[in-house]
Amino acid sequence: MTFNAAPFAITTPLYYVNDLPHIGSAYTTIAADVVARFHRLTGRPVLMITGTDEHGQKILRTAEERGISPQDHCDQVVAGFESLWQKLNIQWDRFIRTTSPRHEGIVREFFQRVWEKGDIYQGQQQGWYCVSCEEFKEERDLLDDHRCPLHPNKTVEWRDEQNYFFRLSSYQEKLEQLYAERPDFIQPETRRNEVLSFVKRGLQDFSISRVNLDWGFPVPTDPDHTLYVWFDALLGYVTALQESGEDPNLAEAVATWWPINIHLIGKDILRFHAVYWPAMLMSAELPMPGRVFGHGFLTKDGLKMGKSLGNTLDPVELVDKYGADAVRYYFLREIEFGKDGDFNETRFINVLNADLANDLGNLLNRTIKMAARYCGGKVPSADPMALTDDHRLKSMGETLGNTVAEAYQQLKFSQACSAVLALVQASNKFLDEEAPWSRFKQGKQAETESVLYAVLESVRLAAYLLSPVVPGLSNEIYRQLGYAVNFNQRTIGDQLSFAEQSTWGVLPSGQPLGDAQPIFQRIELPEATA
RNA sequence: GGCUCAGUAGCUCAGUGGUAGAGCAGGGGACUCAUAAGCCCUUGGUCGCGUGUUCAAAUCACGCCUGAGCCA
Repeated sequence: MTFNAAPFAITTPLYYVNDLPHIGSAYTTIAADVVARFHRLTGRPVLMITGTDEHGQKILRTAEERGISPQDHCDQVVAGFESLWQKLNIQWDRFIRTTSPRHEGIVREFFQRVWEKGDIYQGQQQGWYCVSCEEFKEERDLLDDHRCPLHPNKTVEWRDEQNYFFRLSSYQEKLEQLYAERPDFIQPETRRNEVLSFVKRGLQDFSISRVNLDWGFPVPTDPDHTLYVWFDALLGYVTALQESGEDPNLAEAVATWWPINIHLIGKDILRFHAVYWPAMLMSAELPMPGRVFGHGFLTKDGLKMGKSLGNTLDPVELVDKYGADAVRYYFLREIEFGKDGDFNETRFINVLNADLANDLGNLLNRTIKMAARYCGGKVPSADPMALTDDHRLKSMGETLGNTVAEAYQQLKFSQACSAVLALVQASNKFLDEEAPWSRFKQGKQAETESVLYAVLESVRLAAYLLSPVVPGLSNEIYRQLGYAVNFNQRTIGDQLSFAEQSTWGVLPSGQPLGDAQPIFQRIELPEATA
C-alpha cells in the first residue's frame, strides 16, 4: 500500500464564541481529529486546524449582557473550547482566534488583493437585519412582529446603511465550472445539489462590512466600516497556516499547507464555504481547497436539540461521564457521516457495551489470560507466513487495512469501524471453534499457540486500525500486547507505520505480554423510569 | 409556494425488478478461556398509504401522507 506523502491540512469551522461549545461542534471536531490521526499514521505531514470566530455584533451584545468586555467574554468561552477538546483527546495543531493581531494582518492583505482586483465596492443596503444570524432577511421570511424564523425570540432590526460589497456575481460562471470539473468538491451529494441549485438561480453580491459596529477589524480603505464576520472568519483558515510567532504574511501563509485538503463543516454553513469562500479565493487568485464536506445534525431521542426545548446534550457532561473513547466511538460508528444522527443514551450504552466491552475488550482479555496461562505470558510462537491463505483470520486481516484506509479517506467512519468489528467478531467465533483451552488440556501446545497467536494478532490489527477513533483503547491494547508506544504521539506513523502495521502477521512471537486488564468496563443501563 | 432527500423488524440501517436481510435489543440452548462476556439457535416486518406498469414491485410510474432540508 502506498500513500500520498504531500502535506495534508484539515479544518473544523472556527466556532462562534457566542456560547460554550455544544455537541455539534464536538462532533465535527472529533471527525476532523480522526481524519488527521489517520493521515498521521500513514506518515503524511498533517496540520489540523480548529479555532474560534470572535467578532460581530452578537458577541458584543452577549458580552454587554454579561457585563464584561467582549475580549474577556471571548477569552472565557475559548477556554471552554480548549478544555473540551482536551477532554475529547483532540490533537489540534493550530488553534486560530479571529481576534488575534496576526489575523488582522492576513485579513488586510487579503482585502487589499481583492480590492485591487476591483471586486469590492461601496453600496447601500436596506432591510431587516437579524443580529443573531448576522444577516439581512427578506420581509416575507419573517414571523409575526418581525421575528427571525431562526431566532424566534429575537426581533430583527431595520437597517439602512452603506456597506461594502463583494462582487460575487462576477464569479457565477467560474464557480459553476469548478463544481462541474470537480464533482467531489462538495460532499455529500445532497449538499452538492443544494449548492448547485442555489448558484443556478443567480448569485448576488454580498455585503462584507457593517457600520456602527466596533467589535471587528476596520475596513482597510474606510475605517468607519467594520468587516462583516464571514469575510473575516473564513480567512482564519489562512492565518492558521502560519506559526503563531511569525509575522503575518499572505504569501508565506499559503506556502506550505495551502490549499487546505478538507474543510469539515456542519451543513448550516455550507453556503459560506462552498460558494462565498471559493469566490473570495478566486478573486485573490489562490488555489481551491480540496473538498468541503457538510455533515449532518445531531438530534437527541429523535428531537431537535435546543435551549427552548431544554433538551440539549452537554458534551462536557457526556465526556466526563463516559470518557473520550466512548463518545468518539459512538458518534462515528453509529451515525453515517453526512447524514443526520441521533443520540439516545440507551442506544449509546448498548453500542459501547456490545462493541467495545463485549466484542473487542473481552476478546483481548480472554486471549491475553489464556496466553498468560498457556504460553508463559509471551506472544505465542507461530509463523504467520506458514498459515494457509484460507486461514479465517489471516485471510480477513490481509485485506482489512486497505478497506479501512479507503473508508477513512472517504470519511466513511462508520464503515471503517464496522469492517474492523467484523474481524473482532470473527476472532471470537474462531476462538470458540478452535477451543484452545481444550487443545491445551490435550497437550496440543503448538496448535494452542497457533490459535492464540492468530487471535492476538487480529486484536492488534483491530486496535491499530481503530486508533484514529479510540486512541486510548488502542494504547491499552498495545500495552497489553507488550508494546511501549503511544498513539497520542504525533510521530506515531514513524514508529508504527501504516504500511507495516495495517497488515496481518506482524506481532512478534515471544514478545512479553502485559498484564490483562479490561480495557473498557461495561456500562450499567440506568433503571428504566416509567 | 418551488425544489431536494428520507419513510423496510422495538432501535440503527443494508437491500433498486425475481422466495424480505444485518447489527443491537428480546427469548432459548450448549460450552467454560473471558468483563454474567463469547458461540449456536430463535421471536419479530401487508418494506408510509393508494392506484397503475409487469408473468413478477421494497425496487419502476403517478398521486397522497409524514419527517428533514434548501430557496441569500
